[in-house]
Amino acid sequence: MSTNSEIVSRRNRPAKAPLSRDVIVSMALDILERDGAAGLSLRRVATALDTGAASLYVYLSNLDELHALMLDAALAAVKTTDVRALPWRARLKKLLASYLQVLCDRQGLAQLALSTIPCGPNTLRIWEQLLGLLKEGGVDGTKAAWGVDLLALYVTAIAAEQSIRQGDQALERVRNAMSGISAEEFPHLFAARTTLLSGEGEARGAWALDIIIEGIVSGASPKPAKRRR
Amino acid sequence: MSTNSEIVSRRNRPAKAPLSRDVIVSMALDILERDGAAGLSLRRVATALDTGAASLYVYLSNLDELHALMLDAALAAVKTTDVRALPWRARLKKLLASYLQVLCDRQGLAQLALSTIPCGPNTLRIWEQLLGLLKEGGVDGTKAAWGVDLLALYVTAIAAEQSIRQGDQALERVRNAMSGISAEEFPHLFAARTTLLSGEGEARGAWALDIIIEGIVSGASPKPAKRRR
DNA sequence: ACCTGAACACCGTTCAAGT
DNA sequence: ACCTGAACACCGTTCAAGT
Repeated sequence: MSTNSEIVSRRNRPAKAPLSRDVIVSMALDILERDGAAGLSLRRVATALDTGAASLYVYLSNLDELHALMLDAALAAVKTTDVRALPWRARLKKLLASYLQVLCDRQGLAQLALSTIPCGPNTLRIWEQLLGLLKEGGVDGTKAAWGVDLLALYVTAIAAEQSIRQGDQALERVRNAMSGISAEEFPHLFAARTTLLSGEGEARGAWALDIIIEGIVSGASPKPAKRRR
Repeated sequence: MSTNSEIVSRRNRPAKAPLSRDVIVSMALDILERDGAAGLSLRRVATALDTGAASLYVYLSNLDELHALMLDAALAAVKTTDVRALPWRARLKKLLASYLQVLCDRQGLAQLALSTIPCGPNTLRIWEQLLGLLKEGGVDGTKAAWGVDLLALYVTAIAAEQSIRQGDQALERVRNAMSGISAEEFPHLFAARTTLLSGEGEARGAWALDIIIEGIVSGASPKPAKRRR
């Protein structure tokens, strides 16, 4: 509850800002933004805070925990549109679009999200919203729980894929492999090669989200039995 | 085409097996299987091959390339059921189930798949199969290309999630966070907490795949226009 | 052409010692 | 309680030198 960010009322600040979880996390996010996932390390965060790496272990138990804290802190930017005027489906799409946006905006954040299961306050808030929106749409129980999991997983996955697609030399390899395929050996692949390579990340992501949402709402329930009638 | 695996007909083998891309990749997969993703490194692979890390750079340009080669080599185990007797949808599900199985079976492989876009022969073969099966189901063009992408992405994501869920202390954190939530602040989350935590990975994955397949087959096309009638 | 040792510039984490 | 320097056990990659 108390976020430990009490004001240091000392007149003569010790020139070095006092350490805290929050300071470490936000500095780490700054570094991630500037240098990407490859440039993030405990040592660099420590150096940027003008201290040694060992000092961070007072506030963190390890690097994984820092990752989880960073992710949750970044997810504070996800907008939970409370506009009751819009129908639930539109609000659900807006929420997921914002979620995706946040993960894509900060360089390297998507990569982080893949290797961590976040469970901080912001993550919980998003999950709660998703569950509520699905319930408004008549989905609850196991279906809603699994649906939220599926939606969150997919948003993370698509963000990560797009972050890999841009930048690295990985795409160049794919392009090479695709241009080298023969029409006889891989007829379908050959025919689809242009479409497969076309980016259009945004439209693609929206299309896929629509399909998943529609499937959760109108698709079959997970457990066939379990009816109580 | 020629896989460079010519037989060394020397009578006196040099006691040290000659290096080659294949030898390096299969040793790396062995190490991944035994020690997991955290235990895999170029240096360890080199040591296991009784040489120095520098020697590997004759066959690999960097670690990323090794990852891509490992992934594609592992995907050789994906079974492409050619049984024409089964309807296309059943074959599609079997193929995806096998894909998922392979990624889940080898410890750490799923993690690998997330950070690499594979484009080796086995990957191409799977893509070709997927495209063919979707076409049998009446899906082609942009919808099929994006569909294959979505299916492959999702299989990878669910495999990775399950590999994170088991083992690490991440799950323990989630469990803690979930048990600490208040029914007033997060009513939906509180009601769903048991279902959300329940593993049941297999059933969950199958359910989600069904939804995605159904959505691709019967859902809207990506580009609204482009009809030729 | 292929392999090697040594070096370079990094990592995360621990621990005794300081304040 | 908090911070620190130094150490430990690792990384990927490069490069001059060997065969």
